[in-house]
Amino acid sequence: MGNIFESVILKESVFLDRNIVSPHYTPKNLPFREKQISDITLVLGNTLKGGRADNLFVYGKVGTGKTVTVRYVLQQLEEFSAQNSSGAETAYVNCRTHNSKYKVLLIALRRFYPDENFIGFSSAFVYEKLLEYANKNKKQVILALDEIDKVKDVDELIYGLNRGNDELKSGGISLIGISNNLLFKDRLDPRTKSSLCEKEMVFSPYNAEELRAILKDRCSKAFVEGAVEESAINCAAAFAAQESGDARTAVMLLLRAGEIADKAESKTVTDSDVRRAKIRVEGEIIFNMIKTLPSQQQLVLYAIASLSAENKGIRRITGEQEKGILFSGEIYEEYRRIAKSIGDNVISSRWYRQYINELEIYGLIVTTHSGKGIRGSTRLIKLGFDAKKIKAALEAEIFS
DNA sequence: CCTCCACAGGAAGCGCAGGAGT
DNA sequence: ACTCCTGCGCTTCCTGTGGAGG
Repeated sequence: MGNIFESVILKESVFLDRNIVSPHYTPKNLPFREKQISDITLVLGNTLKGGRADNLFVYGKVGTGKTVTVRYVLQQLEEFSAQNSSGAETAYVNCRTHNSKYKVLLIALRRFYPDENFIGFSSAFVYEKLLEYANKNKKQVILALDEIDKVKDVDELIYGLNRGNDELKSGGISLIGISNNLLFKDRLDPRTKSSLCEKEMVFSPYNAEELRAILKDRCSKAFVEGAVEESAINCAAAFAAQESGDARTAVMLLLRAGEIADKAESKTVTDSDVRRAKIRVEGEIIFNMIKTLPSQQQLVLYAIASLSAENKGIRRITGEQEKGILFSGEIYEEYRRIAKSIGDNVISSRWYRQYINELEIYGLIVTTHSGKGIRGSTRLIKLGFDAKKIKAALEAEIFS
C-alpha cells in the first residue's frame, strides 16, 4: 500500500492545467477587446509625454473583461515607462475591500512608498503625501479604482484629488474608475461626475460567438488535447450568452464540467456534463445568495419554500389550481408563525413587502399582480427554483 | 354604483452603530 | 475623549389600486 496521495497524482484527468479555467486566472491575451485596449492606451499615452491623462470611467457588466483589460494596459504602461524612464506610475486598488477614501489612498501610497507604513496617519496627511510624491518626482500617477461604486465617500475622494491636481506644479494624478453599476454615475455629485467621466468607455457583454472563441482558446491550454468536445464548448457558450454574456460563468461551467467528467472517470467532457455543471453552478450561486441574506429575509424565503414544498396554500386560485403559486398574505402569516416559533421577532408587513421585492430582484422568486378571479389587489408569488432544495439550504442556515 | 377587501408602496420618523470633526 | 452627523434597517401612518360583492 503506497501513500494515500498517490491515487490523486496517478488518477487520470481531463485537465492539463486546471488553473487556467479557475475563476481567479488572469488570461494573457484578451480577445475581442482590442478596441478597448487601444482606446485606453490612447488616453494614458499622454502621460508618457509628461502630460496628465484624462480621467476615465469604465463601465460594463461582470465578466466583460473590464478589470483584466485595464490591468493589462497599466502593466504595459509601467513596463514601457520603466524602459524609457518616463514619469508614469500606476496603482490599482480594489475598492470592494478598501471602501473609503482613506483606505483607497492608503493602499495607493503603499505602492509608492513600499517601505513606509502610514496606517494611523490622518486622512489629510495621506492625501498630501500622495500629491507630494507626484510633485517631487514629477510623476504622472494613475490610480485605477476597481468597483469604485463601493467607495462610501467617492465624491470627496474624486473632488479632492482633482483639486489637488490644480495645485501641483509638476506631475499629476489621473483616475480610472471601474464599475459594473450603471446607476452609480447618476448618484454622483454633478461636478465629480463631469470630472471622473472626462472619458468614458463601455464594455459590452460577449455574444455567443465570442464566448465560444474565448472558451476554445482557454480549453486548448487547460484541458488535455481533444478532451473537450466541440458540442460541450458550444453548449457552455450558449448558456452563458443567454444568461449574461459573462465570460467568468462560461469558464466556470467548463471547470465544473471537467470535474464532473473526472469524477465519472470519463476521458472526455461532453455537453451533458456541461448541462449538469450548469445546474451545479446555479446551485452554488443560489446557495451563496441565500447565505448572505439577512436572517429575517431568510425566514421569509423559508416560509415561501415550505409552503410551496407542501403545496398547502390556504386559498387556491379559482379554476386552474396552478401549483406553487402563493398569496402575499398567506406567506406573511406563515412567516409570522415560523418566526414566533423559533422565538425571533417579527418584522412589519411593510418591510416584509420590501423583502419580497428584493427577493424578486435577486431572481429567487417570481411575482405577478393578481388579476381577475381574486378579490382585492395582491401579488401572486412563486419560487424561482426547486422548493425542496431551497428549503434544505435554508434549514442549514437558519437552524445552525 | 358604492363599499369593502387585501393588499402595494410612498413618506416620515425612530433608534442605533460607526465614522468624522474637534 | 467627546459630541455631532449620517446612513441603515425598520416601524408607523397613509394614500392608491383593482376587483368582488351587495
